[in-house]
Amino acid sequence: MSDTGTDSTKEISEEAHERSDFIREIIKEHNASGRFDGRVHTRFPPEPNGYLHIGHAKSICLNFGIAADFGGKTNLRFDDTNPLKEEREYIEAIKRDVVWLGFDWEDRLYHASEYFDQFYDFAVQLITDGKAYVDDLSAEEIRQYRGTLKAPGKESPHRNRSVEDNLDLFERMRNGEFGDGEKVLRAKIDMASGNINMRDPTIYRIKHAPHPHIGDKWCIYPMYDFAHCLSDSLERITHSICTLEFEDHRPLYDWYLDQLGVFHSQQIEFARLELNYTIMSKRKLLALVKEGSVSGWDDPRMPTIMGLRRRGFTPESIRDFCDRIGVAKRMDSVVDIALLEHCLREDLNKRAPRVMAVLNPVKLVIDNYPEGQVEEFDADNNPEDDSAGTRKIPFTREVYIERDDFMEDPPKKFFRLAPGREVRLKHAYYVTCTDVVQDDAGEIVELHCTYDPESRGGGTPDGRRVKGTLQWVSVPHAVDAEVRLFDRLFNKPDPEEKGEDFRANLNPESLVTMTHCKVEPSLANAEPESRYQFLRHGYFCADMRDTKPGQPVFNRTVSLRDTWAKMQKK
RNA sequence: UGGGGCGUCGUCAAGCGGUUAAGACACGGGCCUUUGGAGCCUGCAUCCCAGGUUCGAAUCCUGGCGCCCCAGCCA
Repeated sequence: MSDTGTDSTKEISEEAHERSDFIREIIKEHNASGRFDGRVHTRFPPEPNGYLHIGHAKSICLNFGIAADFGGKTNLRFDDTNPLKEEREYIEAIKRDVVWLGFDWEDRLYHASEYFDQFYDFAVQLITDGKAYVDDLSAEEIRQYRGTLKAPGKESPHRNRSVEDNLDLFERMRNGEFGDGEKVLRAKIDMASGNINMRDPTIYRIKHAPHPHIGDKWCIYPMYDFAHCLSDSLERITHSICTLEFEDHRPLYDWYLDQLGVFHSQQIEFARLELNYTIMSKRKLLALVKEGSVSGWDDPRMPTIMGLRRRGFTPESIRDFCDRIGVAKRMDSVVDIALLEHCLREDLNKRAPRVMAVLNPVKLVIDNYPEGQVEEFDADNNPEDDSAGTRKIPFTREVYIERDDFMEDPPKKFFRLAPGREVRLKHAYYVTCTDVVQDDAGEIVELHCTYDPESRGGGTPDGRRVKGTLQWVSVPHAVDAEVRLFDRLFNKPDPEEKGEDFRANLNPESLVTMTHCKVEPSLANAEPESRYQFLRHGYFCADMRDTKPGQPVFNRTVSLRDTWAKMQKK
């Protein structure tokens, strides 16, 4: 087998992997036609009203990734036009998540709220041009006047106020002369449009509320459609990438920019990410938090960036996942979470140091091993990476092994320990089970075996093979640990299948806490967020909040693929 | 005839008139293995339907069918 083959193969495949999707195609066309003079400038525009989730990661990777591909730039812009829903706390959390994911907006951090003066002027311009008017109708009346999906709306009685009156009224709105909801500024477009967004959409509404970013300077706030296109324009964004629900808003996006005669960004819509076995709606995730179904936004079962991080995901694996799912316009597509898990395992396999941990211990006594003797074995830290080196692990007469690794009456394909059966203790010796000690209830309390001194290091001169290899931890050296086994949050691919309430499909076994697990001594002071592969179990991450020196707490990030478990299911 | 969008393997997704219809995940078979991990080999779609254009169509045209989004002073 050639050791040099892998590297060159990898280089070739990485070069061959040139992303192509309909958005990049559009950009190439723009570059060819010179529409933006070859410039590519994107933005990631979160509203600071909640935490980022894996769906946002797709958008972040797309926006930053496209800019990087075309030698362009990406802005981070907070779309903070609704002070009632937004909080400062979210701003910092979002920034932290974007950085953690590995992206850099450099000096281009913006807030839509910092453009409010300019937005106001643009609104005045619209009024002056006779393209916007102040309406006195109530929210309810406006809704009624809007018509329905199939029937056209009707014009507001205030639609044809004079420019002077509109200007005066709008200024008075700004000055706080009216209460919330008393008046709005509306665009004068077409109440009969088939596109409801064009039926005289609201531009400004009155909200006597301080803004988390700019304080109490304003009591009128612009709507998304007005603010977003103009923010893009002011920042000279070339490609304004958003999700499919905004496709219907594009005519309005274009209308504002055209009427105002300002720089015209191109809005492009793509399908947001949906994943099976989870939910992505901020509102529903919030419900899980509030109802105590999870411990918080950073619960390791949450699809939030902070949840994934705490679970032990690497930013690299998330970026890889976002690359692999592609970008398209099929709104009802659902990505298999198995792909996310695959990306994770692939990344962790290459970099996570291997350690031995016994989650559900049973004591194994090696009767012919000298009492009080301690041997140290060299263990490779990562068979996938020689540079990871080795470490010493202590071995003694008594070790813990996994309870599941012994069966008194094993089925045919069980390769592990059983009476009279010989297995290898990883890195150490071959042992043969000689006795089983049970308590009155029949519970196994201790196993006995003999070892073969010739098999030191895990192989024998006679070359005989054993079918099973078990991980173990020396009893006197074992460190107690708490281990949290996480599984999918929901037990159905679609938690809302046939209109069911997602709460009904929560997986009751999504968290199983194991205490008194035994881990090797090197893990006693595991650094928060450090990741490991627990041999034969899976990938684990020291909990960033709860792990303490000498009292480690580990989260299972993802289990190893388990073909044995798969065979058992058959 | 409200408006908009989408229909290619179980899933995501390439394909842009001539390809054996990419690739990945999942799944199946085998090899290998001091992790039943990893790795390696291998199997796995004729493109929503029906007509039409063409020497030739997943790709073009026509007509159906299906699914999704939109009636916040939310984003």
